[in-house]
Amino acid sequence: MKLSVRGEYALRALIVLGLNYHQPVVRIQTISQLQNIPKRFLEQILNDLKSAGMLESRRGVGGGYRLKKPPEQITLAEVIRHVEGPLAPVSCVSEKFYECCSCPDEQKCGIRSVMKEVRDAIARILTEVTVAQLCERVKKLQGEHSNPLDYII
Amino acid sequence: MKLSVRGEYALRALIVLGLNYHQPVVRIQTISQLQNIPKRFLEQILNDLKSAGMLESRRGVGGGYRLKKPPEQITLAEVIRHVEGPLAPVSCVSEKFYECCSCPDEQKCGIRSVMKEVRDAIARILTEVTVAQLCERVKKLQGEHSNPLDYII
DNA sequence: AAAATTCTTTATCATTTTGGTCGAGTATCT
DNA sequence: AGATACTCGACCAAAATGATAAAGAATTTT
Repeated sequence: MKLSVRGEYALRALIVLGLNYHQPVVRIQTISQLQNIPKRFLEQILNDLKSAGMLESRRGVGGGYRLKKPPEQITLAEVIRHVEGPLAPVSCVSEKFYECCSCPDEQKCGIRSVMKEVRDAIARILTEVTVAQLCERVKKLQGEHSNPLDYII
Repeated sequence: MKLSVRGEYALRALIVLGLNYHQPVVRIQTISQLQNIPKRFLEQILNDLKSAGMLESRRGVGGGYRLKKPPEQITLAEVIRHVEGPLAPVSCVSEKFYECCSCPDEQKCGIRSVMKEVRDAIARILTEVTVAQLCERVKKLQGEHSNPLDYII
């Protein structure tokens, strides 16, 4: 029932980009340093998010990444679905990545009915929380004292 | 966010054992056939559940497995925790398998706060559903017609 | 135009996890 | 004794995970 570090890195990167949505762009290296993510690995992830339409980028001096949509319009569910796949614990109850399973009869499967509830609970939370809200939580948790994530080094 | 087949097999086996709780024991082979699980693989899983104190067994002719506790007292959460590990999507919000993560400051981590909600939602469902309830769901879903899982072949 | 910067693309790779098989052994019943 | 059925440990192939690397393409600065 785990999120891989890849998914976690994606979310952490989006927090930085969300907090800096007023900036033109943020460089990979900046995100890498702020969030302590291997740069080369982060490149892949950001590129992946770009191909999903969540980010846009500019090359060369003064280049970097930024959110393509406002942070209010990016849900954690869509991020996680894109980098990790189904939210559901078993794909026979997945809405977006349905696959039938090996059980004798899916319609009569007790596990399926429980896992459907689990999936719905997960999906409910993750589709309601946006990158903007995640950023708000970060700001609130960081309170009054210096907010290193809010400034480009 | 996936349950591995190992976890699913464990639950499917427990359903068979729950439905046959009135029987002295059920053989591995029977479970294997009913649930279409590779026998040798199932051996490992059942042994694992036994070492967790959920099952007991008898060897030799007339041997097999049975639930050690009544099905009402076995929650899906404990089963999944034992065969899969933490219910939480990230282990820094796990109650039973806590591990600190690589983020700069855990107390100020926005992801953590969301994932805690997800964990709680998952845990709430899985600790409330018991093997007995899972069996009830199966019986209900199977309705009036022949109930192959209820009888040892 | 050249140089520096920064993203892009594709390949590669070590390690771990997953899903499973196998064989020899031990307990139990007939 | 023989058949049955769980037990224990080793082993294995394939896939996923978590990266690293190199060559390239675009953009800005000098």
